[in-house]
Amino acid sequence: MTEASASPPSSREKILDVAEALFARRGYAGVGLREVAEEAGLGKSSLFHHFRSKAEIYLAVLARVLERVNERVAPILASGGSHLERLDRVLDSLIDSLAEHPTTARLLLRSLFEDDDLPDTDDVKRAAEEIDRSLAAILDRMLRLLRDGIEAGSFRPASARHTLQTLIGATVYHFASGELGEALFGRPVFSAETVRRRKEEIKNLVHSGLAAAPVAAPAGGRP
Amino acid sequence: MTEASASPPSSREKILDVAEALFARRGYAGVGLREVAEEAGLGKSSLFHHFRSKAEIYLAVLARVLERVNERVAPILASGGSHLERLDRVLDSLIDSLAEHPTTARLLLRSLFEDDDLPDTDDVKRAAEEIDRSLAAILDRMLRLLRDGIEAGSFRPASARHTLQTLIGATVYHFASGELGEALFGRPVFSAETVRRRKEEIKNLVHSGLAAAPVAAPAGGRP
DNA sequence: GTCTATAGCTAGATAGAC
DNA sequence: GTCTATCTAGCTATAGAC
Repeated sequence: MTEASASPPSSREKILDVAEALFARRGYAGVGLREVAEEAGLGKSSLFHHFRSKAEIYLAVLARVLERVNERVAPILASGGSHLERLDRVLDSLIDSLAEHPTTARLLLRSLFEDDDLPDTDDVKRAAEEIDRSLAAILDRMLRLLRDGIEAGSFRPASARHTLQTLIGATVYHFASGELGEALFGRPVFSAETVRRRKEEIKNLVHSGLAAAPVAAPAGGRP
Repeated sequence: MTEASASPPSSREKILDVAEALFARRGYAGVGLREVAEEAGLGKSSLFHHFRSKAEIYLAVLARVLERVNERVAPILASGGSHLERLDRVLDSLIDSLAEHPTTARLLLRSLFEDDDLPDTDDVKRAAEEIDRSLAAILDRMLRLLRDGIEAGSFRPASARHTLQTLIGATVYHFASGELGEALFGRPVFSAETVRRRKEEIKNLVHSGLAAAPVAAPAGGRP
């Protein structure tokens, strides 16, 4: 769980890598262990030496993904600066984290949908709750930033919860949009240029909204 | 396809209703036709009298969902009023349409992910392209509204594409967030109160952003 | 238009040799 | 720790009686 190893990937890690890619592409039910084993260069039965069940593999993948995101975002949430500065940096780091591993956004979104697929054993329920807690911790810290900012008057009075939902949608959905996003931008949403622009656009929207500055202002003219 | 019938549901409609609920909950690969047949009150083989394959059922469900959304949103996109007014009304109608059928948001999001699951026959590819066109038509009209508004100076200079992605995320993701959304708001995201508030919050964010109005700033200072 | 029966396959998981 | 062999159960889809 805690090793930041640089050693050659263990079978366990190899399995998780392969499973992560497949689960992101086709979801829990859409992936067969035969395929996982093949791409990992193992026999199907060998998977069961490292994990007790398919569900355990899936949950291990999810836990790893969440930890990756948390590693990036948590230090920023705990850092200093004004509320708006911190929010900007959180958005940047979240976007970086979603852009770096193209599987992340899809897995996170899918995890919201796919609870029903998992078997109802105690092991699985415990692991799933662990993941829920991990996700809730991240979201709680983001909520607190929003609430604090609103209370301090740095942010407009707004529902912190709704704002959080909007920010999740603006980041996670965007990087999960795959072919649709690619069709829209004419290049993958993970391309450096699109990622850079995404950060800019989200921050602009968060800062100023979409409506043009109220006219009387002489400074805010059109390009 | 075109009948707005009030007659008792045909077997075909019954199948689509049941399949829509199941596909939304567990995705294409996660649903078996046995379960669809059972809940529709039919034998499994009877499904194949109405549809040629599982994929055809799935695509018929998707097409129906898209048509439902389009029915609501298209007239508004074609209506008059300022760009900002039209955008507000489009968001309202999109949210109404997502709130009315709790399956819609999940099916739409899933449809972005689940291309890979479908078999590669010509029939399926044609039906899938038809759905892509239908979705692209809606998005194109929204893109045009954004572009026109930007060009006319009604909206702040921004990337129409990125803004569209943000709006999709803010609406579709929100109503697909299920248990997470419910945990966040303390009630289902489909509850009347949450829906009403969602419209308000999104429109506020779109109008003004999140940052507090620059205090006593002598008009026009760049945020 | 619905049914029973079944074909042909793949799934997740286990047993036990090496 | 990996393998082959196998189990049971599920799947999509078809054939053909009623």
